[in-house]
Amino acid sequence: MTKNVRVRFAPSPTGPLHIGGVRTALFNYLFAKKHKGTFILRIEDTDQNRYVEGAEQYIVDALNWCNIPFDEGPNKNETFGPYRQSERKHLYKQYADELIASGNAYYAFDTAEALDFHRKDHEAKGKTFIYNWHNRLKLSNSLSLSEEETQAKLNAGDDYVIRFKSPQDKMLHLKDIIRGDIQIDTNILDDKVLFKSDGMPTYHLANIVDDHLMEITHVIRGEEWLPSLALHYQLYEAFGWETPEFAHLPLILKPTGKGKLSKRDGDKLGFPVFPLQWNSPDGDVSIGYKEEGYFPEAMVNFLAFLGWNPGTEQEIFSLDELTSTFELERVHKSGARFDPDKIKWFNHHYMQEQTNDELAISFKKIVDKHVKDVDVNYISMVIGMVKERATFLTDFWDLSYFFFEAPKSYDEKTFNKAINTESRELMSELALFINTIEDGSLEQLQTQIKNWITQKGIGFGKVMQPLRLALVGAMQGPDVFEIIFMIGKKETVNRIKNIIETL
RNA sequence: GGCCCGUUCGUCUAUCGGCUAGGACGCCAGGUUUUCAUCCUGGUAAGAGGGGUUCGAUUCCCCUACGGGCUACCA
Repeated sequence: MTKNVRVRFAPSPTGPLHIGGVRTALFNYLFAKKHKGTFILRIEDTDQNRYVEGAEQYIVDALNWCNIPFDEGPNKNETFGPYRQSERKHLYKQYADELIASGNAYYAFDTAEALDFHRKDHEAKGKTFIYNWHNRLKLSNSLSLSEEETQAKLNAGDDYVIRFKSPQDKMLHLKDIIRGDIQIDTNILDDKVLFKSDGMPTYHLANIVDDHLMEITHVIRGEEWLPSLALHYQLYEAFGWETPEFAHLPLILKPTGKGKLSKRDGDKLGFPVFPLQWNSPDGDVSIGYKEEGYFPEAMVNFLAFLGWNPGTEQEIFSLDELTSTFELERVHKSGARFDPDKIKWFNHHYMQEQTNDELAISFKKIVDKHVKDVDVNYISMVIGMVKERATFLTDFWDLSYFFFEAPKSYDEKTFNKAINTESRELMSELALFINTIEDGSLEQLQTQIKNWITQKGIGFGKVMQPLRLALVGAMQGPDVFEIIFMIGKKETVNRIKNIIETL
C-alpha cells in the first residue's frame, strides 16, 4: 500500500447508533489501525428533516466507549474539516454544476406529485417507473426542454433538482474487496438525484465529493450500499477523480425470524441493540450494552466475529490483537445472525479478566443503595468469591447480598425440607459453639466446625444444609465457611437465631 | 415486480478439488463443588436441491429454491 490509508465512518445523525453501525465503525477502525492509517468520523446530515437532537453526540460517545475513537472528525483534528456535511453545504453546488457543464448531469423540474403519478401509473400497469434514458425526454428537464425554456425556469426561481445522466448500453465493471467483480448494465440504472431542491446535495453527491476531498482511500460500509456502487463509480469517472477501493460489509440479521436487526428487536427479545442507553427527544428510552453491564471489550470481540474470523481457532481477541489480525479479505459475504447468548459468553469471559478492585469500585455504587458504609476492600473480597459466576456487573448483588445483609426470606422448598425440630435443636447448639470459637484463619474456622460436626456423630448435610439456608436464604453461593468468615461470628449466630425462630 | 448480493451443525464459523467436514456458543450427559454457579470431560448436530466439469467435488460452472439488500428530492 503506497498511499496513506484513510477511511471514514459516515453515519447520519437520525438516532442512536445501533450495533450494525458500531460493527461498521469497528471494521473501519481496525483496517485503519492495521495499516497505520487514519480513521475519520463524518456526519452525514444532508437530510434536514431527519436530524435528531443528540444523535451526533451519542455517536461520538459510543465510539469512545467502545475504545475505537476517531482520529479526525467534528471538533477533532479538523485538517479536512468541517466534518459535518451541513457545514459543507456551500461546497457541493459547484460540483453539481461541473457535472452539468460536462454533460453528466441535468436539471429536472418534475414535481414530487408528477413523479408520484408516474410511479403509480406504471405500477397499475405492472411496470416499474425508472427515471432514465428511456423516458427522460418525456419528462420535464433540461434535456427535454430547450435551452431557453430551461433558463427561463431557472430564472423564474422554479424548484429544480440535478440528476445524474446515466448512460445507455454500457457495462460497468465494479470491484469490491469482499465480493470481487460485479457487472452492472447501465440500462437498468436510474438518473439519481444528486442535488435537491432545498439546496442540499443527496447522499450520493456529498459522499463522493467528501470522500475525494478528504482523500479517503477505502470505503468500508454496509451491504445496503451495494446497489449504489454503480452510481458512485460513474461519479468518480465523471469528475475524473481516482476511485477509492470499496468493501461492502454483510448485514447483521435478527436472532430469529426474518430480516436485518432492527431497533425494535431489542425491546421484543430483551437484549440491547444500542451500545449506550438512548434517551430520545420524544421521551423514549432504549437500553444500552453499557448500562446492561456489558464490557466494551466483550462487545467489540463479539462484533468482530460477526462476519469476520481470523481463520484460526482463537476466539478471544483484544483490540490490539484484532487490529493486527484483521483483514478485509477474510470478511464474509453473507449476513450473520446476531446471537445474544454468545455475547453473554464473551462478557462472562471478560468479567473474569477484570480485577476485583476494579469491579469493587463499580459494585460499591450498588451496594451503597442497600447497605451503608461498606468498606471497598470488603466488597473486593466478596467479588473475588462470586466473580466466576457473574456475567454482568448487575449480577453481583443477587450473587452476594448475603455478605452484606441477612436474608429476608428463605427458599420455601429447602426450608420445609431442612428445618424441623431436630435441626432447630442442632442449629441452636451450633450457635452456642460458634460463640466459643476464637478468631483466627478461615482454615481454623473450618476445621473447628467440621470437628464439631464429627464429634456430634451426625452427617454433614444435616448441619450444612440448614446452616446455608440460615446464612444465605437459599441453596446457592460460595463455600459456607467462607461466608461465615466474611460476615463474622456474631452475624452468623444472629442469622442462625433468626431461622430457628422462623416458623 | 425489477436489479444486485448471498446459501457448511439451531447460531457464529474453519475448509481455498482428495477430511472420520474442525472449533466456538447453545443444548444434553458425566465429573468436581456436602449447595448453586463456574470449571473439566464427553456427546448432539451441517455442506439447500438438481444438473454438469473432473479420476475425485462442500470447494469450479449452470439452473431452481430459499434468504438478504436496493428500487425516495432517506442515508
